[in-house]
Amino acid sequence: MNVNHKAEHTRDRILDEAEILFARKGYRAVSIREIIQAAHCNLAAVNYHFGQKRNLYLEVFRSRWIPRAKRVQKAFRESLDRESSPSLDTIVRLLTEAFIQGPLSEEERHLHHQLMAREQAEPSEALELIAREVMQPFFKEISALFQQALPVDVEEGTLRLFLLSMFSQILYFSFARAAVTRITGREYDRVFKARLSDHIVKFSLHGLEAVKGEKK
Amino acid sequence: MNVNHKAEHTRDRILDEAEILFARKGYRAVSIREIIQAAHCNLAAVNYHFGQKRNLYLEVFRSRWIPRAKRVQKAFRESLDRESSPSLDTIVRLLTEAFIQGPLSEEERHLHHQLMAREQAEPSEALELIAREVMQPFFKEISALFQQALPVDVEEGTLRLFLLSMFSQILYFSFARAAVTRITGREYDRVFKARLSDHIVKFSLHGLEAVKGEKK
DNA sequence: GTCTATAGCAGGATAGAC
DNA sequence: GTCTATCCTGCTATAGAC
Repeated sequence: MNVNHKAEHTRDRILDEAEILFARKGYRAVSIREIIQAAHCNLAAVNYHFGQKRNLYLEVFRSRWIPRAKRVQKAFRESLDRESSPSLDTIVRLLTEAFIQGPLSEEERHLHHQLMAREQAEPSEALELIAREVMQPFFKEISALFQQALPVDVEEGTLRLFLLSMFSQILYFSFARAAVTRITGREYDRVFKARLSDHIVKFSLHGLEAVKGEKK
Repeated sequence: MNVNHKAEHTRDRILDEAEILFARKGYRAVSIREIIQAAHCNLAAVNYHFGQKRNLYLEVFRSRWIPRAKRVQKAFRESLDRESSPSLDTIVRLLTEAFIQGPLSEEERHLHHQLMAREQAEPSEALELIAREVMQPFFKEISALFQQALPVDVEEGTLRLFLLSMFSQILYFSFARAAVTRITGREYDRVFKARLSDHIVKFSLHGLEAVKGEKK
């Protein structure tokens, strides 16, 4: 994946390659041997740096996944700051764009969402970690943002469900590419991805109308 | 899981327990030894009946997953037939209800969606199978149904994306329970599940407005 | 900090008795 | 059709040289 392996430390190469493999195949399906082969280092190096396989997995989340998630959040905040007085529509659009275009490269984003989907489907200590450090604070923040921008007072639970529906689409169209391609007959090229982004924004914006209709 | 193990044949018990375990932990994470322990039979029985582990996995989809999916579809069709001239709203509602209430028991549905989510996240021959036998025909069918009921001519691709957005929510709220609970603070009790169903229908119905706005 | 070598165990699969 | 016993591969983890 990374061209200049020699420049990095072994520890970093292991983390990079481990993340790619864990995302693609899941924790159990990836052997340490597979990782060290990709990272061009020795079997013992993993145990030297991380003690055991499980810690390597958690460290991937601590030192790779969480910082990346924070970059996405930051990009969203910055794009929002550029608007003078953002409408609800703008908030939804910028939020979607941060997550499906945003600051990440195509591969990074796919990897990121794959890991996320895996942890949500089969929660482990890693979900514990990212829920506490990333998801809960961010949901709190954007939930407040929506409350502020909404013309009516909406019950917090209703708003949360709306946000989850938004994210479920973002996540789904990212992790279930193969199935989406089968159903739509479309490859994930530039044109289709733009269309997807557009679709999610539109669908969510209309969904927001349902929320507005539910006053507290 | 099943109370009356003795009544079934070993082959069936293996399939039942294998499905539960594959859904919960994924193919690789489940050992044959684990399955036979749950099925109260011998190690060699698996290889006798299915040749190898991989075939057992595929057979779970062939003889358990696909028939179950068809039961859900059938339930949807029957509930639709009970309506004299179903509106779009009714179609969306019945579709959602078939998938998140429908004919399956709570455990069965969870299991079903977990397996589905796993295959969509990490496609194998099993996705090949269920795409061909279940997903594609069903999408074709309901797509035609929507086209018929829509007041305007909508482009097929737009409609497919709408349907995928609907299903992404159904799937997400089913497989990502732990994360949803963390974000909403709600357990999946009777009240919350009714609310979820209601939410998905409302959200999707509003999303449908976005589709209507996009004439061909 | 990185390596080789190896312990120790769990996994899939098979042979052959009943 | 179901069992016990066993093979063999591939895994995690560690010991100890450099």
